[in-house]
Amino acid sequence: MTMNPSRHEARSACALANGLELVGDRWTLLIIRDLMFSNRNEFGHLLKAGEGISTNILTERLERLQQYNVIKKLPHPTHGKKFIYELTEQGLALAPVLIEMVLWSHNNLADTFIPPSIHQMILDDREALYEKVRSREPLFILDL
Amino acid sequence: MTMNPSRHEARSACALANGLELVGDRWTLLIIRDLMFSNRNEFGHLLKAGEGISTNILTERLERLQQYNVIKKLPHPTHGKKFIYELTEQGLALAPVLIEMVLWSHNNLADTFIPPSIHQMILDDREALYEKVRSREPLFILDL
DNA sequence: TTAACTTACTTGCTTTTTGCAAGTAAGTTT
DNA sequence: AAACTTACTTGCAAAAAGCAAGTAAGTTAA
Repeated sequence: MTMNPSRHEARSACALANGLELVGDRWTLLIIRDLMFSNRNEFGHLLKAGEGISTNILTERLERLQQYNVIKKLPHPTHGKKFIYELTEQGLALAPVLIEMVLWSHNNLADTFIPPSIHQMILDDREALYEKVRSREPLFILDL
Repeated sequence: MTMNPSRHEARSACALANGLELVGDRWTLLIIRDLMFSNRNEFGHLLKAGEGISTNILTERLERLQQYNVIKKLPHPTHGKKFIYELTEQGLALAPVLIEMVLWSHNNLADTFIPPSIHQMILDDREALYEKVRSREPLFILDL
């Protein structure tokens, strides 16, 4: 089921404009990156991802991503106070957007980095990468 | 030549994070959309694109896009007070990002619209679309 | 040739969003 | 049972966005 719970009344029906209602800020795609490509899937993991997001902003973004049905918030299996965040099918479908943006940045911006294993996979076998994403297999594992 | 004149010191070397320094707001990709897919290439055209951008915001975004070498600002051939904005090679290279975002929005958000001719071209012959973009041929012409 | 209009801004201000730091209730760990 | 952790909430300051009016320089119309 599609939806777009906008911050405010949509000003335009343009597909791009509507998409930017959701992802047109600095943090949203970074959260999706972590959920999609790594084993970061808890609030604390996302908080410590390295870019310095604030707790109130993370809370707000996670809430909006749920409202857009891009992620799901699940109880932690063994820890009563923690939650697990997981991309929905809709969320997983953002993979090509992230991959293209990552590639553009790598090719066009200075001082920028892609983990070599991911870069190699993007170049060699894009479909295999998408398959890993679809099966929710982290592309790289972090010591969390 | 690559560059990333950040709003502030980059917090992370992540390719995605660096890219979002440039496009992680609501207006930047909409400006690029107009320059890439339509014959809107003047300040006034971009101002009236339909989403309600303010003049100070448009001015600021155009300036940043030039600093990032994504667009060029050229004197108007016949009108001494107007300028023509044009995507650079780097700017044109954002086409796959826009196309993937447009597709995702179309498939996953309600009340959203892609011009049918563009949608058809995306589905039928993505490479032909990219070729038109590279040769700076507007995908649709507006009565400006 | 001059008045009126257009263009791409700039300015000053208000509103909104972001971000900081501290606090909180509920669960976990020691 | 005390101390700590977790995911927030809160109050406030700073930054960004946005509004509306103004501006200098070029164009158009009379």
